[in-house]
Amino acid sequence: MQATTALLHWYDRNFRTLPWRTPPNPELSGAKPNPYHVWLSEIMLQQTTVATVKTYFIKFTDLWPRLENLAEAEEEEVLKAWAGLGYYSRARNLHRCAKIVLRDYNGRFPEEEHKLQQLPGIGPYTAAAISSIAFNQHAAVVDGNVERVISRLRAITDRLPGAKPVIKSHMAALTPHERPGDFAQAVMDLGATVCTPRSPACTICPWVDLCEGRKQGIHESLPRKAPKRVKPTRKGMAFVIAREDGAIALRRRPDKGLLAGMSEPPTSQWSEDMKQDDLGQAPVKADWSLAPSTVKHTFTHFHLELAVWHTQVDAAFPLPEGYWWSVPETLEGEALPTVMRKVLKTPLA
DNA sequence: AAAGCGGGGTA
DNA sequence: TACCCAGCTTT
Repeated sequence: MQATTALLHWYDRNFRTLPWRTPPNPELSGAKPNPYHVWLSEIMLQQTTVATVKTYFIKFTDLWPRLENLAEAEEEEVLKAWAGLGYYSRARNLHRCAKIVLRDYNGRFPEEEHKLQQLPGIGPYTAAAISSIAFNQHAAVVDGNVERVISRLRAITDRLPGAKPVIKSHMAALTPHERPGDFAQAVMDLGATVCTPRSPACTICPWVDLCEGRKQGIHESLPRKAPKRVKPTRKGMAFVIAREDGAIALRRRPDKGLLAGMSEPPTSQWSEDMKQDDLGQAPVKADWSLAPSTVKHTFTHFHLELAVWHTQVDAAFPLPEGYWWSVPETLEGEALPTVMRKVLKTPLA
């Protein structure tokens, strides 16, 4: 197929080196992809940009060079290393997946898409990506970039997510049996660097003459998506208990729900009609002061505003069950999500 | 089928 | 500052 060949040539010329990638065309270079690296990077790249993932990927492979090492780590250590990347269920599923692959598959990932998709944290996209990139299997890889590129190339005007099966069948028809992994990465790279959501660089696109969306002048409006809902704003209070030596009192969040299993300074309930000066919500009796600024943070489905209250206590102060002191030297390495790091960075006066 | 789940990049 | 982007699991 002409479109396929043209894009593979574009990929060979525009290949971007990344820590988890092997050079294009495995049959020519002889370099074999590392399935552990491919899997780890693909999990990290879910909803997350390449630039952000790079440092975390290096940190993880440095801490746990092989899947076996990751499988034998404590979940707490994995959550600490993941802190700041977001969507923390990914870290828990990553760890569960490593244990299952070690136990059930002798530490080697299965090559087939349908077997990969049975593993925790691996859905339709990631199963196809690992199967094609790590094992050279013919799988149709569809992520957000592919949805955009293919819907423009074929002028698919049906709304997402309904149009997904049609996009997948077009991608399957375009995917070659020779270099399926390189082709999948080529379409995703094209979407990331040329066929961008806004102001696509059509003049340098290897598919410009084939692009049905551009011929019809509708490419920039594709893909069409379901309208998004407005995010409500929830309010709450965060409580920073500081000891004389600078240690901060932390606790662990519940194992289910938002920021599951992560650490935090204690907070009140978060709700739209929350009063931010009701110290009855404080975890301990103390002499509380209000910080001059509030912390603002946006999650997937709501905005959050936290009033920050703080108090200074002496070394003998008794903490509630389950709390612990984190001294300044250990604070950085705690499993603190970004919103809680914002709380701890808030000027107190 | 719809809702829940974070963080970073860009205009 | 406001808006945009993106895959898996649970309900």
